[in-house]
Amino acid sequence: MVTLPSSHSPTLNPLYRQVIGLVMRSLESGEWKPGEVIPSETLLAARYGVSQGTVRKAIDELAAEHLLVRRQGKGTFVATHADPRIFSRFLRVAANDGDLQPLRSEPLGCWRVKAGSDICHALNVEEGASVMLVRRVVLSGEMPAIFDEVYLAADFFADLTQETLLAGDVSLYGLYESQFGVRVIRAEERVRAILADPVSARFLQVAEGEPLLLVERTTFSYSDRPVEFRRSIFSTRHLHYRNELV
Amino acid sequence: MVTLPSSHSPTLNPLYRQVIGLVMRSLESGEWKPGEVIPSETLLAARYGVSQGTVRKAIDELAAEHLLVRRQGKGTFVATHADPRIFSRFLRVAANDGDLQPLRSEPLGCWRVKAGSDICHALNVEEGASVMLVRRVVLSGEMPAIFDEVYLAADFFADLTQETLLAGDVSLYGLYESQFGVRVIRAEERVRAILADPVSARFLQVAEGEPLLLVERTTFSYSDRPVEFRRSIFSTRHLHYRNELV
DNA sequence: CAGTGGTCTAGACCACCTC
DNA sequence: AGGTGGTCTAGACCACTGA
Repeated sequence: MVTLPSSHSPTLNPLYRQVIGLVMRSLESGEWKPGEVIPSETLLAARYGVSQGTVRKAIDELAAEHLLVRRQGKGTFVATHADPRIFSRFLRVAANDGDLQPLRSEPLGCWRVKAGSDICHALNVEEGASVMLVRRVVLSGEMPAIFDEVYLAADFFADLTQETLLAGDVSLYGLYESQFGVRVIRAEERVRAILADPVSARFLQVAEGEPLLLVERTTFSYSDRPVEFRRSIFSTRHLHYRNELV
Repeated sequence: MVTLPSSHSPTLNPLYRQVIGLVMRSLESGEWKPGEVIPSETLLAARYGVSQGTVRKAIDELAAEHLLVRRQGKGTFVATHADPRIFSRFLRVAANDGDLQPLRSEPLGCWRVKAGSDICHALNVEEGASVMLVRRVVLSGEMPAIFDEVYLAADFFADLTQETLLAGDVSLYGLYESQFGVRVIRAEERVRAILADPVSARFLQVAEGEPLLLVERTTFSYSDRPVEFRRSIFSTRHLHYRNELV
């Protein structure tokens, strides 16, 4: 470890915080990839020159943030969006009557476009930069349920094509991981009420002027790097946006 | 402790889980009230017959759920809605331009009413039971921002009056604690888009037919006991509903 | 069976707060 | 000075997994 354990040195940062930093570095660098096991607590303790209990506390925090997943008897794993539990944590849509029909993604297109200033700002790229735009409809059963416009920083996702999207799942984040090596860890959402314009009305098969929910989401990877800006629009006739406060 | 520590007995529940249960019981019974200090870790360890480290782990979990708050050098406290940090955790409204004007609550009335079946179901009272209904407008600066209808189980809140509400804060939860001994710990929200009807249009000073956000919230106390059902309606012209996903 | 995470303990020292 | 929570360690044993 960088800092001496206890006797001297006024412990600028707790040891376990430093361990968290080192583990994060290995996650960011791709030394341990999504879905893989990381070394055991004993090994990490030896590697970092701290006690096993200190490593445990560090991993506890990272597991609480859902960056790692512990599995007793097997080891500690890097969280992955291939895991359906993580998918459902990022899906805030629920059916009004309780049972959500299975969702299926239907990509409508994928283009390289010049982004507006709001999107450039959200993605932290310079004004007027070109970005990838993906449009899709999410079907619930056979009915169109959600109309999505997804913007991605072009330097990371330049070779994204509609074919790639067709192969992918409802969640795009598994795709980002497997095809582009980008791991989504966090998102911010802003929800508003709007009236259906001609475009969204057509894709959602609702009347113009119908009230719709607009969910704007900015998605982040490690080090708060923005990955995606997304506008999702849906009618709340059959669905709603759910949230838990604690 | 009920279960023997380790050598025999196949440890049905971990000790620290049992400690969590015991601490929760003291919270529910009101032995330790919101804002008060609870006994030190050392004292609790002696009281429960476990090591200080085990008490620490139990308190760690309860602090993570925001039921307790630790303050180094001072002690561990029962969380309270008098604390503004907790208030902001339960307020998901933010200004579109970033700075939210100070909020002020203006109660419109307080009645005892027969609740519809949806509200009875949410509050877990029998069909047709009478409940308290509070109507209020929340002002942001000088403008009406949010129109609220709050339903409360009448057996707990029977002697609620408009005068009591006038004395209270923007957050009703501090009032529930201090006046009715009910501590809110959790809420579920369902968000939908609607069109302004005559009533909400008048209170929010918007045109009829304007798209509005409807936030339905069910609030719970200890043991998942429902406390409150609330409908909040606001225009997203200047405000939005914010959320963080992790 | 060996290896992993999960629990529990005991003891040391640090950092902060109050008197 | 004496109390509180915060960090760190070392060691023991339990519970689960897979070869």
